[in-house]
Amino acid sequence: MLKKLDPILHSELRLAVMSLLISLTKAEFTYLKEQTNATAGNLSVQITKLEEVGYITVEKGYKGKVPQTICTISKKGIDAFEQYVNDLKEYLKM
Amino acid sequence: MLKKLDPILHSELRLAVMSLLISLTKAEFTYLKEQTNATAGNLSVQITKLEEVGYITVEKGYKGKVPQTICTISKKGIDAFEQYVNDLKEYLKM
DNA sequence: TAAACAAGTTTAAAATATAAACCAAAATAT
DNA sequence: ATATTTTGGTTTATATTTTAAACTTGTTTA
Repeated sequence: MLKKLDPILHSELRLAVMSLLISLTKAEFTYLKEQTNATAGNLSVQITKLEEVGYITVEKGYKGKVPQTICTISKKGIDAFEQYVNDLKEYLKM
Repeated sequence: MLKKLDPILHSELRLAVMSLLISLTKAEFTYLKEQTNATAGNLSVQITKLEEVGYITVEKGYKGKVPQTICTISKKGIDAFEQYVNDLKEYLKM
């Protein structure tokens, strides 16, 4: 029987962010925005959701004088991503 | 760069239906309902969407005296499913 | 010092998913 | 015979989610 997919990860933009962070561990907001082609508003909302469930941590600081937001994937986030991949494999017949 | 995922397939219930139909080619409404644990209302709506975009065809008839709805996957549906799987692989790092 | 720009956040609108309520016909119980 | 329940769905109203437009705060440039 097909498992229920994690609704936090089953969202195109949040999955894209997590996919990037799986490889990089951490990335700036602006980099994620470039790579995903998302609007800043949409990205901001989705990053907040990922943070709320503990899949990433978010540090706000400064790079010189300009604000900088850095996102880092957590153990919980890595585990959730892997679980999601496994669950999806059954849907995709892999 | 990550490709945009087909929004028709990037829906848990529609993906589950398509996953079943990829293996079986055709299936009854009641069977799909059992296998997905969906409510009839939700399943009805999602089947209609899959039909509207031409990923499945829907035949309504009778099995003896009781109504029977049979869903059949189309070539377009098979192609779309395969494309979706390929696009997702990049998100999932496969 | 005014205008444009960068890095985000907040909010309101649009789209989507979901289930509750409904319908028609058949089977079952009274 | 006639209520009552069950089966196989559809329609519609609500809840949730996504998305982008509008806004904020501070910075650089003209």
